[in-house]
This record gives sequence, C-alpha cells and structure tokens, in this order.
Amino acid sequence: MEKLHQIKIYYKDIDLYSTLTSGQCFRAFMEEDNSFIVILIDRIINIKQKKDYLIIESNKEEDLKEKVITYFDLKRDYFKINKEILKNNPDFKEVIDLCEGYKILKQNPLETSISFIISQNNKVSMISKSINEFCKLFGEKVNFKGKDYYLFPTQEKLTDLKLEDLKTLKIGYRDKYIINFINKLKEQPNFLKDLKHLNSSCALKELMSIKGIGLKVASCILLFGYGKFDVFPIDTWVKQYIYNKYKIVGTNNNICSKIKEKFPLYTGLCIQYMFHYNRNKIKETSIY
DNA sequence: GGGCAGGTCTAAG
DNA sequence: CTTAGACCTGCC
Repeated sequence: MEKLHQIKIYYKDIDLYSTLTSGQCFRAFMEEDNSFIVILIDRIINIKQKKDYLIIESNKEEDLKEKVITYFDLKRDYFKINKEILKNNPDFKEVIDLCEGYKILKQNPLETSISFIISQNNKVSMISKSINEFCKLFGEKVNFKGKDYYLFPTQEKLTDLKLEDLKTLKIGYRDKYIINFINKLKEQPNFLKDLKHLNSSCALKELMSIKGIGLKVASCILLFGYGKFDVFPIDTWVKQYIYNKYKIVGTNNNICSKIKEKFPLYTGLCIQYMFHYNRNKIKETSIY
C-alpha cells in the first residue's frame, strides 16, 4: 500500500465541477463527496474544495503542488482576462458570469491528442469509455485509496501499437487515425515537444498534416494540451451558440475568422465559455 | 429503426 | 476552393 500525500492550496476561485466535466478532459470522476479523482499525467489525485482551500491527496509527492497549479492553470489571472474580454463585448456578461471559476486545463499533449482524435463525431460517454479502455490496455496501473487506476500510456509504450490492438476500443474508423498519429511520433519522436515552440498557425498546420486530425481536433490539442489561447475549437455546440446569438453561418473557416474579429483577445477561452454556456442552457431548458 | 454524437476524408463540381 | 456523403459504434 502506497503512502498517501496530502497538500492544501489556498485558492477559491475555481469551479471544479464545470472545469472537469465540460469535455476538456475525459478522465475525471466525481466521487460521492463531490470531490474529484483526476488522472493527473503521472499520478492520481483526489481534489476537493473546502472553504478557500483546495485539498489534494495523491499517491505521488514529487512536485505535487506545482503539478496541480499547472494542470488547473491557477497562476493565470482569469478575473483580469474576463474584464478585458468584457471591454470588447459587454453583451458577453451573461456568459462570463455563468463561467466564473472555469479554467482551461493544461493536460498531457499525448493524451490530449489521442483523446480528441477519438472524440470526433462521437459521444462523450463513449469517448471516456474508449480512453479508459486504451489506458487499461497500455498504461501503468496505479493503486490509489484501494482502487486501481491506469495512467495514460507513455509515447515509448505506444510506438509498437498495431491497428488490431485497437479493435476492442470501439472507436470505429478512428483507429487508423490513431495509428497515423503514432506513426508520425515514430518518425519524429520530438514532434509533440517541438509543437510547444511553434506559433499557433504553424502548430495547427503540423497537426493537420496528419490524416485524421482536422481543424477542430488540432485546435483542441493546442488549447487543452499546450495552453495556446489563440486557437479555438468550433464544434456543433459553439456553432449553435454563434448562430443563435450573432446569426453567423458558413464554413468553419468562415466562422473562425468572424469570431476572431468579434473576440480578438483570448478567443479560445471565449469559445470554451460559449461551449460551456450553451451546453448548460440546453440542459436547463431540456424537458428530459 | 433512423438519427445523432465536441469531425474528417474523399470525390466531384 | 467549396460541398455533399460516407463513416464505426452504441444509445435513445
């Protein structure tokens, strides 16, 4: 039985629920006490809010505080950013208010890439199942508070992956896209590391040169895996919001350039706010 | 059973 | 350069 490490971080301005359950990450589990289990790259954590503190338990002590701060983007001043966004778009206030405490997670680029390749034209529940199965097959098992969890596999572990290894994942035609991606990593082992240093439009181009990664998935990878706030994933929810609010239609490229004009600062964050807002509105007004 | 889900590829104009 | 259609799969 591994020793349990606990830390406390003074931080109150985060909404763990909306941050962890709005489709940025697919492997956060809510516990009965409203805390969350998060597979935080190389460790498992349990995180909960208690008054003005975040209470975190983990199986691994090393750099725990730093890892949590980075993952949940706690150093960024979202109040200041929100104010700047509002200055350009006062009518965005209702959205901003609903998204108070919502953070852009900084996840593992490898996990983000594969997760969002799987996510295309797929359901969130299915995406989670497939990714968990993927980790179970190829990732390291970690016992945490009496339960087994699986880390996301390392790049080295994935280099020998074959198409037929993916058959049990129920990811359908996306299996060959994963293999394309892994082949790219085999050719260029530093591919993911190098993306960090590219500007967003170059990084998008690099990612989209891989068959199976389009504009939407590439944008998700850069926003959620690299914290590049100047890319913005346009999906069905966001499209719907933009249509309802601004009557903007057209191809994704079209929508992208128009929304960039309207929200020149932190466009990626704005889009994510819209996504979260619209999903919540739909849920609220749903008769089911 | 048809439609749909945080899209992308392909082929055809 | 733009745009239908097809596409795995499970769940309603």
